Amino acid sequence: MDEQPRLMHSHTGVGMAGHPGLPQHMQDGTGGSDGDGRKQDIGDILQQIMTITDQSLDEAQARKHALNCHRMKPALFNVLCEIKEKTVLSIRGAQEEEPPDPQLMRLDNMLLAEGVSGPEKGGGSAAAAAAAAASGGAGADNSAEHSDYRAKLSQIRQIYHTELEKYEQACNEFTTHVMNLLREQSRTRPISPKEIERMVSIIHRKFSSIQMQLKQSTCEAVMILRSRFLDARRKRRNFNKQATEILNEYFYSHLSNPYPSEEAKEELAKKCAITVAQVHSRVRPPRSSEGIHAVSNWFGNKRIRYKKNIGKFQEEANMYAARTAVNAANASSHGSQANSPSTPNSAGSAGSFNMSNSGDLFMSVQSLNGDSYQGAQVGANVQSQVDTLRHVISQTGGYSEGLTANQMYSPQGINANGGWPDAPTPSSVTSPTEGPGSVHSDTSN
DNA sequence: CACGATGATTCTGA
DNA sequence: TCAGAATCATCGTG
Repeated sequence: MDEQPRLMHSHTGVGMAGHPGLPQHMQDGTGGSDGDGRKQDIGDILQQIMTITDQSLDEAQARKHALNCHRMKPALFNVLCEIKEKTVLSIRGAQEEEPPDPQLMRLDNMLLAEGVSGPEKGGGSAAAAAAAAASGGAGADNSAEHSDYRAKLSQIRQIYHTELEKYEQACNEFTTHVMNLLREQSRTRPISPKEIERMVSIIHRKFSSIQMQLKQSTCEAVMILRSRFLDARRKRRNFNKQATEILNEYFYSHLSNPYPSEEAKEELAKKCAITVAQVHSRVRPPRSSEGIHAVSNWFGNKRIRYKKNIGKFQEEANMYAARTAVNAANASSHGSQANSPSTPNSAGSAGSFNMSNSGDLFMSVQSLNGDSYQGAQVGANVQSQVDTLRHVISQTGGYSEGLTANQMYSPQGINANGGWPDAPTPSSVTSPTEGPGSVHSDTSN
């Protein structure tokens, strides 16, 4: 401010009162005692004010210049600066505190997490993908929902960014404008750079509070969108037919121990395209792979319902057992790995114990699946095996009786009263002999 | 709309 | 922590 050695007002008659056109008696406060005269004075003053207002810009500039060039200006300006600095310091000391607004931080975090404010593509699609993935069920039917969600999210995102940009632009413009004004004014009144700085920060604060409103409403919009989406997600969705078949085939081909290992579940989930699934589940390991939970749910339900009403599932059991056998037979007749992708059979690779609900014949068919079947001479009588198999299965009355009749294939110790082993250790059932991912390897016999 | 099927959730016991 | 059991809530069908 020292570089502004000019003064706005050169003498004690500061401001309006110092206007040269003002009547002198108003300046010295001895304006007489009669009311009429005073009214007249006021009228004069108003007139003067109007005159000033009407003055042309050039005239004002000239007047300003004259004042600036007054010989007393530098001294008085310095005094003014000193006084002001003291005042400003005290004010600034009181206002300097600027703790980061927790609410703003929360909003920022949320917008970032939802992919609204993050990097252009990644965040949004990631969040959308996660949400879509969480919508559960098998793939295609929720893709529309998914894209809808994505579209709306990106719409919100776009609006948000547009508005944000507008705000920032307006903020910058306004800041520039104010700074110019202040610089201009600093010729006639003491304005320190710090004061300008402070003013700028005040402006930014004001604008950021506006921004916060924008962020808040954006958050609300996202929340509404999300909750709608999640509501949809929470709705139960039946697995598609193929997924059910895959699960059923696994179930019936592992009837003695329908407890798929984690790996098997993962494999099944993958095959069934249950990439996601339900947020909550009966089994909730710390790992992700939500599809596993859905598979666990399915097997849990299936075991119970099967057990409760074996008769009802008899036909289904027969069908799947037969299908498994046919698949196995086909595989054997082709002597290669070509086989139904929907035969998550099991015990095969090890040729071990899991093929349960049938008798020896089933086992023999089973052996076709095994690694050792290659040399087996079975291709020719596949059909008869299947027929016999059907018969045997139908006689077993489901896994419980089948199990008792089939203990030689069930080293896990299936009990005879219709239950699976008392304390089956699911992973130990399939894993030791099959190893991770065995479902597939078996299937592809 | 009723009803069975079915996926998910909750509770309980081992 | 997992499985069984009961239950809830939704879906699909007639």
